[in-house]
Amino acid sequence: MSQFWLAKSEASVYSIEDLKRDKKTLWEGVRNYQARNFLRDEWKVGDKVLFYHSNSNPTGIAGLATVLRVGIPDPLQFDRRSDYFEPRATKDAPIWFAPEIKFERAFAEILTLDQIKKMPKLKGMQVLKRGNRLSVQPVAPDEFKEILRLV
DNA sequence: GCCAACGTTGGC
DNA sequence: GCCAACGTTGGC
Repeated sequence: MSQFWLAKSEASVYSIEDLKRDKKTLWEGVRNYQARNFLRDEWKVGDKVLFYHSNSNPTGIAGLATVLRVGIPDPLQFDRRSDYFEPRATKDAPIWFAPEIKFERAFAEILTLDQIKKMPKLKGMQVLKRGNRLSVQPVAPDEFKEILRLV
């Protein structure tokens, strides 16, 4: 039974269109422990990932991806020149992880934050919670179903 | 650009 | 371990 997630990306940095072009990508650069724990411990091959555009116009859910591969250490933590370099990490004891996801679909129109707020069935979504900055969030099966119904 | 929320860092 | 200072996220 696959699980459902929402993952945020700034559209100007990496958008659903970029994923469409690349077909697949490593979900790298996550540097928050709570989000890391989801990526490392909870994401399973076959899980569905709602691709959320943050800091964009409009902001909202832009498409859908599937988890292809898990347990991959984020390569950027070993790259001295990267902003995401992690001096404490070693190959034997990586700290950050980057699952590989594959493009599934880009929604014809972004399901905007405003629209999400208006849907009674989506009221409980974490992404609506005030001050929530977590870039990887679990999504309930009912919420996922409702979102796919709307796009 | 502002600012609320909140995670991280580091002095003690 | 506490907590103030600081940095980052992200909606607006």
